[in-house]
Amino acid sequence: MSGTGDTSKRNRGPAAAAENRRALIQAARELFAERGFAVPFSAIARRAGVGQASLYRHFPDKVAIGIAVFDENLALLEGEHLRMREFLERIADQARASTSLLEALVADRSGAAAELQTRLRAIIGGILDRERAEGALDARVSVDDAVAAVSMVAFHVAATPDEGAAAHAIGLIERGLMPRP
Amino acid sequence: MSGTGDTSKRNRGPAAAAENRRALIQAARELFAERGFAVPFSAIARRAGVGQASLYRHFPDKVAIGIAVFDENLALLEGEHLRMREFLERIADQARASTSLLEALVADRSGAAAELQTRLRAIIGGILDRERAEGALDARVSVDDAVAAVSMVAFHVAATPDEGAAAHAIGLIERGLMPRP
Amino acid sequence: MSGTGDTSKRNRGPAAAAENRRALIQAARELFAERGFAVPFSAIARRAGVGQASLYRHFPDKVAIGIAVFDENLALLEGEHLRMREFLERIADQARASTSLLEALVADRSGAAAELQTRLRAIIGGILDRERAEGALDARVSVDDAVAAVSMVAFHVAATPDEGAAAHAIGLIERGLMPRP
Amino acid sequence: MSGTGDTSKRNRGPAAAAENRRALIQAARELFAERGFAVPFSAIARRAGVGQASLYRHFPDKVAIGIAVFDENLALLEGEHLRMREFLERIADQARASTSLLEALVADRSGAAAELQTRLRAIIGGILDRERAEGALDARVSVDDAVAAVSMVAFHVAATPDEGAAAHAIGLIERGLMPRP
DNA sequence: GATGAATGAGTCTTCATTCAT
DNA sequence: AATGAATGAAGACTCATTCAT
Repeated sequence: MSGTGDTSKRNRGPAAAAENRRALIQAARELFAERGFAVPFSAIARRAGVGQASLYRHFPDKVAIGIAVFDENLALLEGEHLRMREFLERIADQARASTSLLEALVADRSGAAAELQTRLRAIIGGILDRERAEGALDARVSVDDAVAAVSMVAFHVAATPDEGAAAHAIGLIERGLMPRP
Repeated sequence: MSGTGDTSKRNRGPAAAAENRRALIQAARELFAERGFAVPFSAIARRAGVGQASLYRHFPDKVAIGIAVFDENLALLEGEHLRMREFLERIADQARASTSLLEALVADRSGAAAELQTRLRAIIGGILDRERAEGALDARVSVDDAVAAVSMVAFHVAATPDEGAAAHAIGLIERGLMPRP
Repeated sequence: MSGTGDTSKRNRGPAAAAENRRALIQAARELFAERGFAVPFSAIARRAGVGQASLYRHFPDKVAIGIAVFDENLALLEGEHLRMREFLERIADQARASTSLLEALVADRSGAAAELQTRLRAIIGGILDRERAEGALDARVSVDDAVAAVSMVAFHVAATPDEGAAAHAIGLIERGLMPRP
Repeated sequence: MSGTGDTSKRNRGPAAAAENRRALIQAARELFAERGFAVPFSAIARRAGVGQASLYRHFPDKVAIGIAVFDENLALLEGEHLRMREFLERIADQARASTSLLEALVADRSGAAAELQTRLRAIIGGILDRERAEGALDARVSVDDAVAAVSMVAFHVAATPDEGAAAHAIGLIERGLMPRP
């Protein structure tokens, strides 16, 4: 104890705050992907190279940081004007990469997830508007339909290791099971 | 005290084995429904009124007993000759009732789940045959499609507390999103 | 791991239960005396040479084990037919030896302490009866008075390191502050 | 933003020191009363609206600030010329209001408490002188007796939730248990 | 001199798993 | 073959204390 040289993590003061937050989210993203949502919360602090208590200061629990990661994902989608199909593919990619975020969303009881749902809905609404204008979607498809479709694809892909699961599911969503009259 | 008659849970010989097994599965079904797949494994033994070690004798871990519960569910479906729509509704009911079984399936690494998949596939195959004969399904719908549909509905319902989620999802699966030509 | 010789604490089976309980109470008695009621709960298990979880099985928390120690103390007093003065001296001895038990009693919210109070009251009642028969106590002294006196002596002694605190306090209780008419 | 005027808690120079000290003591008083002596030290800073480090500058630890609160209490008693009975009642009131101060006194190892004891002793000495002059106290009652009486009443009241505990204990102290000859 | 975030050691608590009976 | 207590290794969470700004 009372060592001399001291290796790395001396208190860098409040300046580290923003940086720590970023490091924590990044660590969480990696760990959720590698080991699932069940990783010890403390592992995130360790991976981020941040003190246990700082983790708690920034995020009260695993769900909170899961939502933060998801939030970043969503931000990536918000800028772009994707088509429905592309959007579903992106969602599927994200779901495959971090299955556990969906668990975080489902587990959330804080209302933070609700805000994300709203943003997701807004993105989807925009897409629908554009597609409808082109007649690329059945006119009867509502935003609720599309949101449900996104959820179905995401959870299915997250649960199915199979490579082609996404394409398969997306195709199905587009076509439906009933015969064309 | 240490007489012969004995009260209740003293060693009742092999006869108890089958009975214990049933009690354990029932307890697991209840606890998964009530408290999710994260219930302590030991809680299942307690609820079943059975010793810890007996639980381990019958099931090596939580995934194993989860699969056993799912197996029972599947057996309930095998006898009946359901239509696709009814089948999806039944699956949705089961998913809503015990979300955690899906977690068990996803978590399984023992291959036990694979056998269940096969049986599920067989059931679905039978349904498809019957429906196709009547022209009630698009001829291009494969068994893989239908299996994917089942998965999508199940996971979506499990993740969505909303009451109408099942009906919505099933309707969507039937119609698809694309416009009818 | 999977060591050979193995040092000491192999699982000795349920036979160890009673023995463990006794060891835990003894360890608690020592540690409360040495380090106060604030000792880590886990230290008790360590000192007793008992697994963490066994401690929790026997006693849900520190208060519970504190009460168990106090219970033993009380049992020591129940057998004997002491005079009030001797009784107060014994109480003072116990309070000095394990100040923290009083903290446990005060902290208790489980009702277990209430039962101890009742027993304490019974002991005190018996003493009063005997002393009154001899005219050694003011006839107007009620059981409530005597219980309060015991409490006052105990807490005062527990809080006062001074050697003669007990004798002083007991004398005061006997005489009162007011002048004899 | 980083202008001159500044909003509220920016460095206000040494003037703030005294003010901070007062706010800290007040916060400590409240928190000890509300949550006991076990409140996190840092909670005091938070409640006072003061930085952690300022708390440490003023008081090295919880005991120190506890003693400061007690010191204020004592000052309230020093001005007045109370009778013994009134004094005991005031002490009982204070003990009931902030049980934890007694814990602080007991826990003190810094000698600060000793100074308070001295002051307390002086107050009590004054009271005794006045009462003795009137013959209201047994002539044999020493200052030590009275100090012990105060301690007994205070600790008993602090430990006993019961409403009438103080009156009961004070009465007992005045009368004693022994029969009047 | 004040601020408030960072640190990491220390506790509490629970759980999967084993074992004597 | 069943029972239920024992074990100890994790993991969650909090707190006293330090430090850059």
